[in-house]
Amino acid sequence: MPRREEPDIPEARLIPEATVARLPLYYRALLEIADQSIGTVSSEQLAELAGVNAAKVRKDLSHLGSYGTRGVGYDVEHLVGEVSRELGLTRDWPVAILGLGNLGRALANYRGFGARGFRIVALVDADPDKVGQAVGDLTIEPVEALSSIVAQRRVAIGVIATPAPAAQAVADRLVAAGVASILNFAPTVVVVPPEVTLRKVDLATELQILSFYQQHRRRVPDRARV
Amino acid sequence: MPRREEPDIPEARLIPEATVARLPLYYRALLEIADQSIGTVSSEQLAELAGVNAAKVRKDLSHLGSYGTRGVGYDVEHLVGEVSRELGLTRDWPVAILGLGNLGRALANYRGFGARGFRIVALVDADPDKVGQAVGDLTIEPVEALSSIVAQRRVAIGVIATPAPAAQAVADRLVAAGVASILNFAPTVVVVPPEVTLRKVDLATELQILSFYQQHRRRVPDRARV
DNA sequence: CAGCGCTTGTGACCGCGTGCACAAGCGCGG
DNA sequence: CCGCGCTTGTGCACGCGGTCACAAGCGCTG
Repeated sequence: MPRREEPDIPEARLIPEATVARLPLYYRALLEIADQSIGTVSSEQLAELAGVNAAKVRKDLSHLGSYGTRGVGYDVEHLVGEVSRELGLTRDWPVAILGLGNLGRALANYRGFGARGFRIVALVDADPDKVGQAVGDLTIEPVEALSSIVAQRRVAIGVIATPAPAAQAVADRLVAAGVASILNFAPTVVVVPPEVTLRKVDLATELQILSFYQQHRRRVPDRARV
Repeated sequence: MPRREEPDIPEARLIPEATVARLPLYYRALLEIADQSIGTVSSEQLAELAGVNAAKVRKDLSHLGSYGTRGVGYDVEHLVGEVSRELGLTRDWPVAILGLGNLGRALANYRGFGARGFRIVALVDADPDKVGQAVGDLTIEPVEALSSIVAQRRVAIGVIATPAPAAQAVADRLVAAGVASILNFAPTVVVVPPEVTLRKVDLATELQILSFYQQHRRRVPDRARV
C-alpha cells in the first residue's frame, strides 16, 4: 500500500467534501429560482428547495466567499455564476461512455446527461459486433482505440457501464490514457490511483440498503400516514 | 442522508448507517469468495475485496455479532448467511418501476437488478401511449392503477425513473399506496414523510462533483458514496 | 440620522465515524 | 500440555460535519 502523499501545496480555499456534494443541489435550486426572475434568495428559501437546512446552506456558501448581503439574502444571478464557476460548469467537459449494454445506451440517449457542460464525445465497447453501430449521433468504437480517442477529443470524464468483470480493465485503460475522473456504474469495486477521482453509482447496493431498512422497519401499530 | 428517527424505543442491536452502507460490499465480496469454495476469510482479505480497510471490516461485522474465530477468520458460508439475513436478502422484494423512458426501460431490462431477492413486478407510466406496451415480460400499466397494484402485488420498493417534474407526484402516490422504500433517479429533490426511506441516484450531481474535482485538480479520497 | 427588523456569517459544541494499537483468544506444533 | 503465531474484537483518541445561537451588518423608515 503506497503511503499517502503529504499536501505540499496548502490550498487557500479548500471546500469540504460534504459541501461539494451539496453544491449541485444548490445549483439546481438556483436555476429554478432564476427562471422565475427572482432577484434575491434567502438561505431559508434555498434550503427549502435543496432539501437541506438553512444553517448548512449558509455555511456551505460561506466557503465559496461572502456573496450574501445581510438583511437581504443572496443575489440569485451572481450566486448562480459563482456556484457554476466553482463546479466547473462554465467549461465544456468531454465525456466517454464505456460499455453499451442497456444501461450504456440509456445513458447515451439520456438528455439531462449532457444538459450543462457535459458532452458525450465517444462510445466505446469491447464487443466487435457492437462496434460500428450508431447510437444517437455517435458510432460505437473499439476499446483498442480508447487511448487515441481520449487524446484527440480531450476526454475528461469516463463513464463505465460495462459488466462487472470488465470494469477494472476498462478503468485501467482510462487511467493509462490520462482520464482523471471516472464514474463507475458497474457493480464491482474498482481501484484507481489516488490522483484519479472515482465515484460510483451502484443499483444493487442501493436496493440492498433499502431492503435493510425495510426489513428493520419498526412495526409501529397504525401510525397515521401523512 | 436520511435523518435518524428518535430512539423512543431503544433498539437492541442498532447498526450504524455507515456500516449498513458497506454491508452490500461485503456481501458481494463474500459471494465471490464462496464461489471459489474457500472455507474461511480474514478481515484483511475481505477488506481487499471490498475496497475498505481491515479495521473497518472487523468493526462492521462485530455489529452483526461475533461471527469470527480469532486466529482463523470468518466462516464464509456462515457469514454470507448472516449478512444476507441482515440485509433482508433471504426474502423476496417486489419492485415497481415508475416511468419508462430510456432509463426506466434500461432498469427493467437490467439483469443484475433482480439478481438477488429483488423482483420487478410492475411497470407504470403516466403516458397513455406507453400503457399497454410490453417491456420484457411485463406490460406497462397506467399510474392510476398504482394503488391497487401495490396492494395486490405487495410492492415494497418503488423506483422512480420519471422526468424531474413528475417525480414528487409519483412519490406521493407511492407513499399514499403504502410503499415505504423509494429509490429516486429523477434529478430533483423529493420529499417524503420520515417513516419512508428514500435514497437517490443522481447522474447530474455525480458528474458535477467530478467536474469540481477535475477543475480543482486536487486528489480526493476515494470515498464510497453509498 | 437613529432605530429597528431581517438575514448573513461564524464561533462553539457535540456526536458519529475512522483508524490505531493492543489485549483476548483460538488452533497448531513440538 | 505448553508456548507461539495469527486474527479477531474493541477501547481510545481524533477529526469532520452538523446544529445552534448570536453577533455583525445591511437597508428601510420615520
